[in-house]
Parts: sequence; C-alpha cells; structure tokens
Amino acid sequence: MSTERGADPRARVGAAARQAEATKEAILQSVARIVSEEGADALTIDEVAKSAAVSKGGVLHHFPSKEALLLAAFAHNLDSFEDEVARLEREDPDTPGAYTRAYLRACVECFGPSRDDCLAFLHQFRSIPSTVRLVRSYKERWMHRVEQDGLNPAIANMVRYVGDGIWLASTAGETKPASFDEMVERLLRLAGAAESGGRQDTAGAAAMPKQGVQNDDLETDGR
Amino acid sequence: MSTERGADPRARVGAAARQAEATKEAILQSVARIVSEEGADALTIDEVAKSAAVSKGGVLHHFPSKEALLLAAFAHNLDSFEDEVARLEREDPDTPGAYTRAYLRACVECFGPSRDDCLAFLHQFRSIPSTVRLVRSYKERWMHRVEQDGLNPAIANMVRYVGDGIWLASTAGETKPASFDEMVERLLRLAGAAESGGRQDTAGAAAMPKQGVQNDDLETDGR
DNA sequence: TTGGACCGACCGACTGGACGGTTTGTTAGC
DNA sequence: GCTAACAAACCGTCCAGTCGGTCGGTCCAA
Repeated sequence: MSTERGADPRARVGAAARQAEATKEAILQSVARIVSEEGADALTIDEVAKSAAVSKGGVLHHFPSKEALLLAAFAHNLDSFEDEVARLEREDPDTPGAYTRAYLRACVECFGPSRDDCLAFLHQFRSIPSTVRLVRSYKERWMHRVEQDGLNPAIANMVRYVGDGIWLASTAGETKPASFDEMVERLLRLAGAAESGGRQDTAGAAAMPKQGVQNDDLETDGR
Repeated sequence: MSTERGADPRARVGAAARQAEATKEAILQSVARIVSEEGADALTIDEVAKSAAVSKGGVLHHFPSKEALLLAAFAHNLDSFEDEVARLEREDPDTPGAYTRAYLRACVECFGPSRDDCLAFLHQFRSIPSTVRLVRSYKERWMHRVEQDGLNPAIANMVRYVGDGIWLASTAGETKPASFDEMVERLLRLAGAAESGGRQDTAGAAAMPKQGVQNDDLETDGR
C-alpha cells in the first residue's frame, strides 16, 4: 500500500502530524465513498467535510482547492489499483504475460465489493488538465510494464480495453453476465500462451518512477 | 435514421411545426458539440441556448428541465449509434456473429472524427435514474440482438467490453496504439469463426421495439 | 377573403439556492 | 509564543428554473 505519500522532504513526526495524516486519509476515503455511493454530482466540499467529520475549512486546509482534492483522490485510487496489480503479479509465475494477466484479474475484482473504490472521475477528464496528465502518466506506466511483459501488444491492449469496459460497466451498475467467467478464462489463456514478438530488452525495469500525488502544478498540502 | 421521433398522435404539420422540429434538432446537436468539445462541466442551459442560437426560454420550452435535455440528447446519441451498427451489419454477410462484428466496427469508428458524437454523459449515470433506465434498456436490446447472433456469448461480451473500453479511451483523449488494428483483426476473427453454441431460435426477431426518447416518466415536449 | 380569436414558439429579466473559496478566530503541540 | 490544525461565519458567483410577455402562424365564421 502506498499510504505514505512519497518521502516528504521536511519529514515531520509527532502526534499532531500523525493526526493530520489520518485526517487526510479520512477525507480521501470520504471522497471515494461519496462518489461511489451517491454519484459524482453529490461530491461537494461540504459533503466531504460532513462525511469525514471535519469542517469545510479543515478540508480546504489540506487540499487547497476542489481540483486538488479530486486529483489527490484520483491518484490515490490509481495507486491502490496498481498496488493490487503488483500483488496479483507476485502470485503468478514469471512467464510472459504475467503483468497483463494480473491487470485483468484486478479489473475483474471491480465487480466485487471493492467496486466502491472505483471512483467515477471520468466526468472531470476533459475539464481538469492535471487529471488528464495524471491519466496519461498512468497509461505510460502501463505501456512501460507491458513492454517488459513479453506479450503480443495486441493482446495486452485487448485486455486493457476489456478492463476499462468492465470498470465502465460496474460504475454503471451492471452485473456480471452469465458468460463472464468464460470470457475471463479465454482472455487469460490468450495472455498466457507466449504469442510474443520476442521478449524486449528488460534493462531499465522500474526505471519509470511512480508519481503518486506529487505533481508539479498542484500541491496538495500546505501552502 | 430515427430522426422522426415516433408518430406524434396529434400529428401537426405546417411551417411552424417544422421550424420547431429543426430547433429541437439544433439544440440536441449543440448539446453534443458542447459536451464533446468543452466537457460536461461546460454544459449549461445558457451555453446550449447560445450555441443553438435560441434563447434560454426556447430551450426550456422544448425540454422542460436540464435532466430532460440530457436524457433526450443521450437517447439521440444511443439511437444514432445503433443506426450505425445496423448499417454496418447490412454490409456484412449473414453469418453468425454479424451483429457482434458490426458492433465492434462501430465502436472502432469512435477514434475517428465522429468521436465528437460520443457524449460524455457518464457522469450522470448514477445521479439521474431515468438515464440509468435508458442505459439498461439499451443493454437489453444488445442482449436480445446477441442472442440472435448465434455467437458464443463470451466472445460477444468480450467485444462489448472492448468497445466500451475504446469509447472510454477516446473520450479521455487517447489515440490509437500501434497494435490497435491487429487487435481489431483478432477480435473480428474471433467473432467470425462460428464458435457458437448452435444458433438459437431466430423467431421473434426485432420483437423488442426501440424506445428512443419516449419515456414514461419524462416528457420532452410541451407541458 | 378577411378579420379576429386562439395557440404554440420563443424571448429575456429575474430569483433563489447551491457551492467554491476566503477570512477571521480558536486551540493545542513543539 | 509561534506555528500548524482546524472551526465557522461569510461572500460572490454561477446556474437551473420561473414567469410575464411578444410575435407569427392557423383556423374558423361571416
């Protein structure tokens, strides 16, 4: 879990600092809960404050604007998704396509109870440039990982699109169709057979660092 | 094209009525344009009115609320997508999977210039019940068509998820990855080979009528 | 055919509420 | 006592929806 938001230079400690960190976490969880249970339109700062048992000023203290709040929550969501993919990848033997299979399995989990974590931030894609950038960097990490995965990129892309489609369906309230499991099985088999185009060079693995919330343009803490 | 919005009982004629219909069409097109070019947040009634060269009162005259306007535009969008699928299906020999292949091809077109028509109405899914119902009826029509398609439902579902994923990627501003065409080819082949579970009975084809904008709960015209 | 009654299409100023953000205060840890 | 972590009242803007009104067709009786 990447709850520690990347080594703050002026690392603070103490009871107060820990309390503040807990408050931030509560705020982010409230955002996720509201969006998933009541829809994106219900996401107001006042509502977040009430849900997190903090005042409006408290929310604005940690996240200087609603945009910053959205961005942080979005990043938090993407991070935990990537953590989950990484966890699933570790459970799978190191054959070509391991990452892609883990990615698919993580997407499938969206239909379970953890669906509440799937934030419906789509509506912000176009209007918030920083969100667009965040999604782009997320996709670049994905491409980077796929490159090392030694799988036919056409298959990897297919899996990604299916994953996005599953996510979309789940946020729209759909339930699993009868043939769902068979479909997943088929895809896993596709991603399991080393169709490959030959393993690309694996040098520079993990060369692309995870960015998390740290964005150049939008500080999420203090001023 | 289903531009004729289902036989109005008290069928009016005359120049005024035609003008009114043209105005409604202009309003709906403005909604589509604004959402695709400026994002869902920029969609205000004032903006729609300005773009359609109509007054705010004029917009509200045809669509009694913003919700009704959104619903009508969404239905309009879904309708034209289904029209496109139907057109593509007619160009494909009548083998099992014809519908599914047409569906995929229609989704692929989202990456082209017609992407502007892909309304980003997702953000309304949860908050507007009538929209949820609309999407559900749309999916039921899809299921109905797939049933007649004589294809393995797992494949059909896979294609649908990929289509949704493509749509999602396009609204997020992504471009086609290098392996895109190969992926589509693979899927088309999957949907072309009659993996089947045997053709289901074809009786009652088109038994499920298209609903279009006519909803029980939300009139879009008059008062 | 014409004139008046009627109606739908459309206009635009106005209102009331919601909501993002600011400012000023208060408390507690270091 | 200085600063971070909040609280709470407050402000300004934006925006959906209302409402009184205008204008051009349409219809029908004389």
